[in-house]
Amino acid sequence: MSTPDTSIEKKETLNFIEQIVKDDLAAGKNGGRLQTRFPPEPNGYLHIGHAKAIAMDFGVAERFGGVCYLRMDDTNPQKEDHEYVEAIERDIEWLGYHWSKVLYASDYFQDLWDFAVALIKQGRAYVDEQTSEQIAAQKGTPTRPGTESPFRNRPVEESLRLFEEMNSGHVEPGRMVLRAKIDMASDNMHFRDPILYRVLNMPHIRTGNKWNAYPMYDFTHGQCDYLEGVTHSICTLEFVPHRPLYDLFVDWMKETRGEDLADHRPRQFEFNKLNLNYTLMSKRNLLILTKEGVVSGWDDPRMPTICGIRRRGYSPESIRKFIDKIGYTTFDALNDVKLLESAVRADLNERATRVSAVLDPVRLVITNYPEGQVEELEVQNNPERPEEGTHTIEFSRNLWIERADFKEEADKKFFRMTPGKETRLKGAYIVDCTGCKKNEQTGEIEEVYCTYDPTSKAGTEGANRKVKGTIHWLSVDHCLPAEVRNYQCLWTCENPRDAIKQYEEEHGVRGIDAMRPFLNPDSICINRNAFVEKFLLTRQPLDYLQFTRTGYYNVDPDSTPEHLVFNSTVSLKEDKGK
RNA sequence: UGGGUCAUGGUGUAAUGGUAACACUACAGGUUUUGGUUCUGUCAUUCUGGGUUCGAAUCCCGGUGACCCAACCA
Repeated sequence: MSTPDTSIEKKETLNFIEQIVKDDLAAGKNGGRLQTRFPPEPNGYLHIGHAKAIAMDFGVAERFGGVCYLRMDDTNPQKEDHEYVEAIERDIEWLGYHWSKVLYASDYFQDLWDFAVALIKQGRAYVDEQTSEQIAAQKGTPTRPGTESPFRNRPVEESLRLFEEMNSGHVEPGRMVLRAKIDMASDNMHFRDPILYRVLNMPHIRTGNKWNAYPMYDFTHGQCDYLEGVTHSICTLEFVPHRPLYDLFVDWMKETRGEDLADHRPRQFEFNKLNLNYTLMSKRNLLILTKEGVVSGWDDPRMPTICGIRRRGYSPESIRKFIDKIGYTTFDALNDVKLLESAVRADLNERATRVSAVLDPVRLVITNYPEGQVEELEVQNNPERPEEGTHTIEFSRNLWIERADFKEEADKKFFRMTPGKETRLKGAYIVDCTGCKKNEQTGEIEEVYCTYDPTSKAGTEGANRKVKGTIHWLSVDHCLPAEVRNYQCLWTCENPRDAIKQYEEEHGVRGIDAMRPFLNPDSICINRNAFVEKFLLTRQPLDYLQFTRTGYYNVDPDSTPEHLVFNSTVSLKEDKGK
């Protein structure tokens, strides 16, 4: 199959981070080097919000001739797993980005340990033996300064000895932590003697049983950036208050290691993270949805995860296009999913193979078409791209059409099939509707009748007359049954995150119980009465399709020739008359 | 009532002291063998009050509103 040219068109304006990078490069900062990193924690699946960060981290490096490493931020073995490492790599590749190296924060555990020991010796860190409750109580509040720990000024040797013990495996988690000695009265809460190391006594996915005490995020990230040679450490806005601490630890590390090259220093920049209306993004909440069975898994097509979106039928190009459109700023935006849908429609319009599928069938009999006659008609795979060729579809006397495409009595806004009016059967003939048969009890329409104009075959001269309505169809004896899963938003409210939080506060419940009131009961609708054309047997899992006049669909990975399964990606845009 | 960040149409982004632009949505219409696509048109005195300036979305001051920070998470 040929691939449409969907390469991202070059943007004319730079976002504020690209501008900084460009200026830094022009000024010869960092010795003219550009290095970024994408640092996910392997504790869950990537979602579309990560795609925005990926597009920034890899994108800026690509654009300005730098490098971008993938660095797993694996400092908390309680939550991390190989499963996630593999999924993260798979998803980044699917999005079309390439890392020059995969690194792990745990690669630097020894450096961080040595650095921590040095800080203790310098009197800049101490082991605190208070409980977490005591430490929290002493932290103060944003409006009230904290108080100093009674262990703050303990002898260096004592801290050194206890720090070693923390890593021995014989100290109970929670018994003691290593803290930096900074300022318990700082306006920045992160400066109130932050915790550097905690005891977990737990094997790590990479380092096994080597370590029992593990470094915290703030004591890891900047130093890893520094040791790796990252020049621009780009992250989201919630890390703005961490930046002074990031800089402080980098300074301390430079000083301790005696490396005072002014150029050799990473700097942190922050952009707004992706918020989408009718979408819940946080990993914690997505985990609840999978655990509670609200969705079938991380790759449920309703999930905002990369794997969910992929299974739903989105193309990587459409996601990149969307991210390109929403841009990067420092404004806390709530983006409209309609922009994402428009991006996927634009992309799929270019690449999706057009096929016929009847989702709610009613029988149409062409009374003047000979019984037993079958014609093989040629239909275009994609009218937007004639070079994609054609495929054949059988036509006969008995067809399936959509129930909604026939009305016994129609107003003038309805221009599909109705008695006494001509309708075009797409790619076949023009027909004249003659009537229908109804169930005597229920009044339900059981069959629709029409006659065809044999001179109006598609592609011939006789087809060239104006017919207002065109409908799709399938030959009853030549189509296949299929399961079609139709999806809608998982949430009924624009901002589920806030709605859930508010519900938690008002009703004193948490987790799934606070989510249930906002879940859309119609988010999945499984249709087992659908029919599709035989041509679909040739399609592969995840292939992009358009069910003509209905929407974009793709082949679910569970689909087999014996049991065809399709997922709705997004509907076609609809004009109101319908 | 502390600190940090932010504010441009319904949504998001641009305009780097000089005519407020673009995309999406919505609405109206043309084309069309998909009520799709495509094409045309319509929709803002830039949160507010003052100041600086020949000139302010942009710079300064005061309001107002929103978000982030008090995890041994990242």
